[in-house]
Amino acid sequence: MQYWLMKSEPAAYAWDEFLKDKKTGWTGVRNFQARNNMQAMQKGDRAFFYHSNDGREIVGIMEVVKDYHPDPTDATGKFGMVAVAPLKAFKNPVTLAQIKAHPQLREMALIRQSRLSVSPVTAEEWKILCKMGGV
DNA sequence: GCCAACGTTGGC
DNA sequence: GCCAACGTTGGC
Repeated sequence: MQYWLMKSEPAAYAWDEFLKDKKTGWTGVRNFQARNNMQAMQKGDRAFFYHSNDGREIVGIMEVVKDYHPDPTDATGKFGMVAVAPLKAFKNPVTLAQIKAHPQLREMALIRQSRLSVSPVTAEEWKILCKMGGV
């Protein structure tokens, strides 16, 4: 199993909305690196849901429920999407500041490439973050 | 194939 | 609201 982190601006799509939907298609990615990461995802992989811009914190865990497939909102046909479902909310959301302050998390792709909206997370990082999140 | 101009993301 | 980082576009 592999681990990931996916960003969403809460103004565009927030965790609460996601909980209500029970499942969502991760549309709108228009960056090749982010796309490649989604292509590498497999059903059953886990991903953090991160609120970018407004919030700047990891708020919960989701599961990949459908492998990479075409994104109907992309007219060029170059980009695809995965489908994800909420798994568990963090008891204590983990803020970007906390992540930056943690010596073992400082090297995360999230930190090194702040603009990348879909990034890999190592098993070790995953474990630490779950603990910090209280799950 | 290089690089300047431009647009977007996202932290502060 | 500003700006740094960085991806993309298009002229040459």
